[in-house]
Order: sequence, then structure tokens, then C-alpha cells
Amino acid sequence: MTPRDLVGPATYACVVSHDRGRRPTLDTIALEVGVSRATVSNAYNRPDQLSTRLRDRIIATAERLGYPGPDPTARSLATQRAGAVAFLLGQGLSSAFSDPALSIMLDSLASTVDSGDRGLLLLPGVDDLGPRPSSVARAQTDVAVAYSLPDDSPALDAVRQRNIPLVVVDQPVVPGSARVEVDDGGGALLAAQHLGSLGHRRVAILGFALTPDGWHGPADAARVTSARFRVSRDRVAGYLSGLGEFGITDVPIWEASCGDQLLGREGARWLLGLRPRPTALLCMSDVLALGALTAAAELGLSVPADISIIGFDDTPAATWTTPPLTTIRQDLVEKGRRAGELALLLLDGSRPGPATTLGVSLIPRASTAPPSAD
Amino acid sequence: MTPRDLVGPATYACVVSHDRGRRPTLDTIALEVGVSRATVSNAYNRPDQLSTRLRDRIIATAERLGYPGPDPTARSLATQRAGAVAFLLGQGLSSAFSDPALSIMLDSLASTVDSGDRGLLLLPGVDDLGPRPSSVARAQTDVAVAYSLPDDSPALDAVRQRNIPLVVVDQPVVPGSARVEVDDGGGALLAAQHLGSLGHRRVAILGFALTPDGWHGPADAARVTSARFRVSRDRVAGYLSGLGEFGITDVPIWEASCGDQLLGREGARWLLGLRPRPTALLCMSDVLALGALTAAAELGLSVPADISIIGFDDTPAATWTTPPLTTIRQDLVEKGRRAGELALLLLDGSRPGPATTLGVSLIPRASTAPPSAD
DNA sequence: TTGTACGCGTTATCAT
DNA sequence: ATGATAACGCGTACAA
Repeated sequence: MTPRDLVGPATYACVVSHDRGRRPTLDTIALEVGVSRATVSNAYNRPDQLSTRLRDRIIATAERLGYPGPDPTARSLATQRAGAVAFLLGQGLSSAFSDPALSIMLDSLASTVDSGDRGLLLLPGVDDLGPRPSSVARAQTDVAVAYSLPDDSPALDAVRQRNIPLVVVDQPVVPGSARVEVDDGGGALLAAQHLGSLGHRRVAILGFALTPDGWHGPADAARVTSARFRVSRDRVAGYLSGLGEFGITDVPIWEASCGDQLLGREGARWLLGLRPRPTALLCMSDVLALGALTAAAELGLSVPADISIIGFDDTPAATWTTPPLTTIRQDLVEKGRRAGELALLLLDGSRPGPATTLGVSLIPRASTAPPSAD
Repeated sequence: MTPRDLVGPATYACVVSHDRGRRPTLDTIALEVGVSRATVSNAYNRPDQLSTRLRDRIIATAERLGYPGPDPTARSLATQRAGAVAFLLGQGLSSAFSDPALSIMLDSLASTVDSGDRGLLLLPGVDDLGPRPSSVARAQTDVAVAYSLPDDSPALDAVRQRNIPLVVVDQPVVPGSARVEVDDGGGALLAAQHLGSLGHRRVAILGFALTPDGWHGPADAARVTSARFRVSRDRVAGYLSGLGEFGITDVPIWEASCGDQLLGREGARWLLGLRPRPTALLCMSDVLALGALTAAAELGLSVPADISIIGFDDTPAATWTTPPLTTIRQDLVEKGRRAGELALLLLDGSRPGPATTLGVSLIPRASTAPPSAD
């Protein structure tokens, strides 16, 4: 059926209800009211361009015919604006909502970006590599914000190919993109120095994945050297550097494939099973540290008397644990806000500037103490 | 990083500027290769429709000219599919990521919906009312999933106006939509009966907002009667009904405008300041219960000796608290999965069936006990 | 207010 | 088999 088949307005309304495939469009309304399509469009988008009376008539007619308003997709096509910010995650959405560090950051990002009529399009990743390139290619978005992807994530190639502006949070370093990160190396250094100055000499690392290959377990030197996650790399380096100041060189590392609490527990069990047993654990996140707390309790070790545990992030949970968690604070809210602002700037046509690096600080609580003289 | 990495983006920018802002489209490629637009489209979407050689030539040319692939918006316009599921929240995204019950559900929903090339479009709400109608009107989505909105949320009118399928999670009841909810009344009943059978006779309720007007503080009978959140209404009814079985009729209620832990603490302080002091608190969520635990500790009351506290949801945090929290379990993962499945079904053209109601159960832990004989 | 030229693809249907 | 033609899809924006 072509528009020519429509003889009159009344007929059309009839046709509409009969023919379900045919939704009313701007043209339908224009025809019915007897004005042009442009005028109907103006009624919705520029009410000041026409008389109130005409506008009311148009809106009323639209309602009567069940016109749902200008189609968002068509509007996007015409305006060349998708009206959404895509957020690229390393893993499934599962992580987005269960990892507090990510949640808090995302929340802040969302409220920053939200001002305006923009939505937040979440693109879940697969296997720590980030979203599939095809997902990125099909996403209706004006700008991409990538969160903590490995150095060689194919998703980032897809973003570049689409030539949309990119904001990278944490990692990796992508030339030509805006970036906000935290002083991971410095934070790790602080944590290690804290333990060292407390007198610990046998310290182990409970860390994130070094490379997105799904491995979890003890990490040897080769894995550390070839790590493809910048954050993990920098934090390990910071830990080792800080421990090195105290002459500590032999540092076991357990690598959790994801920041999952259960894996943290498993890793801590392994590390605490080493002989001689470490007297302190450097955990790359509070969540991993929570797992470590659980493991310690299960092994009958008391924290911090038998084992000191230090986290990273300073998420709210760090204050609720027993004992409250000594940790490295990063400003997750600020990180999200900056990322959102950068996204808006890029949308406005700004060129990306140098990366923003947020500071970190040591928050001493009750999960660390000098080692007991055993 | 190799020098090549640095050159890549710059090179592309160069191509773009040559074209004087005119980005390549399907036509550009078609013209260059000397085939029709349709053939180029097929090269991307139906590789089997043309010879491998021609396809390779097309793809190569596309890459050479910096063609980013078929434009997602144009594709959506043509296919009449946005390729996204919109998720409507009552409040800002802040809540989405900080409320564990929501996070877990959303996570599950996301992974259900994720299979396929769909994204999840988050539409944050304002003032507990849900997203602004204009946000809904402009969202590029094929289906809407509304989470826990008040009975008269304007966002739902906007969804209906757009005539896109709707899945409602928890509340409200919207005719013509699919729905998944939990047995809120039954859960509340279980909680109240638990306390009653333990011997408690002075019980108070620490609850969610009854109406989206930002009020927090003591709730009188009028507010309860006119509540516009179904879940709050049903739970209060369930609580009162269960308590009624033990002859308890005078039940103070404190209403938290959001499920925030700080508000939970504030409410608990108020309730625990009443004289005679309640011996037990019915909390509408684990998060509120956490706040109550904090308040009790600050008031020097020990749980459960001085005060019994029962939560709702059975989020992971319930097991970590001191003492571990007695609570009502609802299957949040299942709830999300069902909601996702319903969304996919509706996308497939199915008609919404009757609402799915998920069961609840009492999880007794250590935060409830018989009242001390004071 | 209106006419109308885009925006960018998809997908029958048709031709070789 | 392969590829071409052309008809949509639905608005926006600018000149008239």
C-alpha cells in the first residue's frame, strides 16, 4: 500500500486501526490537520514557531490518532545525534552491578552525563576483553566511555573505526582519546610502604587479572612481565617497589581472573597456606580483601593479630567489615564525574587533552598492625 | 607502544579532513568500487549473497576510505529495530548501583537480555517518579522494563504513548504489560509472624517511601492509606496482618524516602527512641536493616539481646553483618531473569501473560531472638 | 508556514 | 548465482 491509496483523513484513521503494520507518522498528522509535515515537527520541537491554537490542534489530533510522537531513531538520523553515551565494560553486566568500585564510578558518571537528555547505553564485555566489535559497531551512541579494558581490546579498534570520541577510564592508554585514571602505582606504593613500616617482611599480593585469558592462580614472573592490564601492571610494580624499600624481594602473587570475592577468598587461602606464612596481604581491591578476611576467619587466623590485610578503593564496605579495612582510597565519584565531563566535552567537539590522574591516599583502619613475633 | 600506534588516528583524521567533513557512506563505497549501494550493504550483512572476491574488494575499499561500517541509526531506521532494552528506574542511577537488591536483579536481567546484540539503555529517574516523559519519548529502544515505579508514574504514560511493549518489575500494576513481582505481602507476613512467635509484642516498622513526595519521617495512618507504592502498601499490610495475629495493633512506622542506609539509621534512631522502646524492628530491606544495626550499636543496644532486627531481600551483605541478619529471602536473580525473558518474549511479538509472582522465605540468622524480659 | 533536500541504510523485486 | 533498481523508513532544517 502506498500513501496514494489514502483517500481521505477519515479513511486513513480507519485504515490505521485495521492495518496494524501502519503506524501514524508525522505525515499522517499533517495530512489530517491539513498542514505540512514541517509544521507538525515544529509543534513538537519548536512550539514558539507556530500559534498556540494550531499547536494544540496538532497535538490533539496526534493523540486522537495514537501518534506516539516523533520517532527517536528517525530524529537521530536527521539530527546526527544518537543521544546516548555508550559505556564499554570489560566483563558482563554482572560485574557492573556487583563490583562496588565500578558501581560508584558509574553512578557518578551517569548523573554527570544525565543532565541533558542523554541515556547511558551499557555494552557488556566478554571474557574480560570488552564488548564484541560487532556490538560496538551497532551501538547507537555519540561517544564511548571505556572502562578498564586490556591493552589490546578489540572493542577499542571498533571504536576507532567508527571514529567516535573515546574516553578511557583507568586503562588502557589509547592515543587520541581522553583519559582519566588514578595513581595506581602510587597507591600500591603507599600500601606496601605502610606494611613495610609496620614491620612486615613476609608479604603477598592478592591481585587482579594480569592478562585477559581467564587464568586464576599463582602468577609467575613471566605473567607479570607480559601483563596486558596496565592497572595490574602498575600496581604490582608499586607494591614491589614499596616492599623493595624494606628489602623484601620474594613476593608471592595470586591472580584473580576477576575481582570476585569468592576468588579473593580462594586466593587468600592459597597465599595463607604458604610456608612460611605471609604476615600481610596486599589486595588490589576491597572486594578481594573481603574475600581474604573470610579466608582468614575460616583458617582460624585473626586479623590483624595473625595477618594484616590492606585493600584498595575504599568502598563503603571497607568500613563495615570486622575489623574495618585499612585501604587505599581513590575518589571513585570524582573519577566518574571527570569521565562524564570529558565525554560531554568531546561531544561538544573539544579535542582530548592530557590524561587526568587522580590522587590516592592511605586510609588506616583496623585490619593492619605490626606482625606478631612468632 | 609502537610508533605505529601513534600514527593511526592521525592518518584517519587526515582522510576525514580531505573529504571536507563529508563522512563516507555506503554510497561512497559503492561509487568507488563501482557497484550499487545494495551490494555494499550485502557485503556487510549477507556475505553469502555475493562472491568472496567482490566482498573482499568492498571491505578493503571501505577500510581504505575510512568507512566506519553501516550507520547504526540508519540501520535501525530501516530495520525498525533499535536493538536496545530500556530500563526505567525510579531514582537516579545512584540508586541503581548502590542498592544491592537492584544491582543483583539488574545484573541478572542484563545477562539474560544480553545474549544477542542488544544493549541496555538505562533511563534514570527523578524524584522517585521515574524518568521524565521526555526521556522516555526520546529513548531508542524496542521494549521498556520499568522497575519499582509509583502507581502514577508519568514515565509509564510515556511508554504507553509510544506503544512499545512494557515489562514491569515489582510495581505498579499496569494493564496490558507483562509483570514479575514477588510475594511482598507474604514475605512481610512471614517476618511479622517470626517476631510474634518469638514473643515480641512491641514491634516497629522501618519502611520504604509510601508515596514519591520526598517525605521521610514517621508515617501516620493517612499516609499508609494513600500510599502510591504498591510494594510498600503490601508489605505494610503484611506486617500489620502478621502482627495482628498476636494481638499487636499499635505499630509505629518510620518512612525512609529512599532505601538509603543512612536514612535507615536515622529512622531506627527515632524508632528506638520511642517509649516504651520496641523490642523488634521490621525493616523493608537489608540495607535499611544495616542502618538499623548501626543505630542500635550507637545507642548501646545489643542485637538481638536488646533489639531484634529483621530485613528483607537476603542480599549478600546480610551474611556479613554482625550479627548475621535474619531476613526474608526473595530470588533477585530469578526476578531479573524472568524480567529479561519477558522482555525478549514481548520483542518477539508475544502478548503479555498473567503476572509472575515469585515466592519468598524466611532466613533465620542471628539478628532475631526472643525479647529479653525487661 | 511550507516546500523540499537531505540523513543512511535495508530489502524486496527484477535482470543478467 | 550475482548484482542492480528502487521503494521505503521518519524526521529535521533551511530557504523561500
